[in-house]
Amino acid sequence: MKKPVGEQELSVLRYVAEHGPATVGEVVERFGEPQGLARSTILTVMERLRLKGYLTRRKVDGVYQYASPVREGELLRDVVGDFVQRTLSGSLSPFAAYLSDADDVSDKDLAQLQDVVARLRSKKRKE
Amino acid sequence: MKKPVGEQELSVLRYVAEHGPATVGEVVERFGEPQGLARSTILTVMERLRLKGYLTRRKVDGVYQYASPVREGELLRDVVGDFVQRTLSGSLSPFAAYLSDADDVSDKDLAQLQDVVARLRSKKRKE
DNA sequence: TACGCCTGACTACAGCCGTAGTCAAGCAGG
DNA sequence: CCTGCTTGACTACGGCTGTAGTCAGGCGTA
Repeated sequence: MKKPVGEQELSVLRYVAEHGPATVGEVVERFGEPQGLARSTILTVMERLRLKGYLTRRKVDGVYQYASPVREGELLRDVVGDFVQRTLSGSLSPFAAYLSDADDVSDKDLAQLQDVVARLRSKKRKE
Repeated sequence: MKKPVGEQELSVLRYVAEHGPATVGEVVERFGEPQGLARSTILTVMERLRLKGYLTRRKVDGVYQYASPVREGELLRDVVGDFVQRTLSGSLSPFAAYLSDADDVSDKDLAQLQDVVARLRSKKRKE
């Protein structure tokens, strides 16, 4: 996650990372058009993502298949890491403050957080 | 946190939120110059923040005192909320994934997280 | 072969952000 | 009164992002 990625760019990148290799046409049809985006817009965005190194492509049957080298999970993890570093200067307390006030944390997310906190804690103890 | 705030803008906003009401001159001296930023840059940024509603100002002794209506803590909390909503579509699992791989979580942050998770959990039970 | 559609490259343009110069007004000191 | 420093308003400009139009080439079908 070196070069910055815009918000819309990230949406497209997420879509491609999630829905396997896809042609521009497919992304347009299943992602762009539902959002009212022109084909050329998707094309431009995907090319920019490729130039930034977030997408690769391969010609298959005369058409390019675009793919993300990383899966969506890793992608988002990196995005979060970036955000924490750049925006929060590495501090997690704003995140804790947010959670503290959030009233719509799903059970699943909460369980996941609890789990990861517990794991970090036990790892800490070992060191 | 309606209008978008750039990264540098946020730094300045944080500075002002943290270091009480301040004049442009003060911010330049104590924040801008250390970063090699020109006075006019700070001035422009602060004015933009004011236009976006993130700073207010009041003329005191012929000079404007700029202040943030919210404290830094709330500010960052809102920034996180915005990020979670806009970028992660409200899902927290990327955060969990990030935490899971982070190897530099401070004891303090970890304790804070554990605390907030525990609190959310008990709140959940009551509902 | 000619027409039309899909695909991709190139070009464009407005808005936002980072950065800064310039200009004018006010105040303080010589 | 003139000069210089501080302050604030305005202007500028390049880069990134969101959005899209246009053009040209390939392929299929009438």
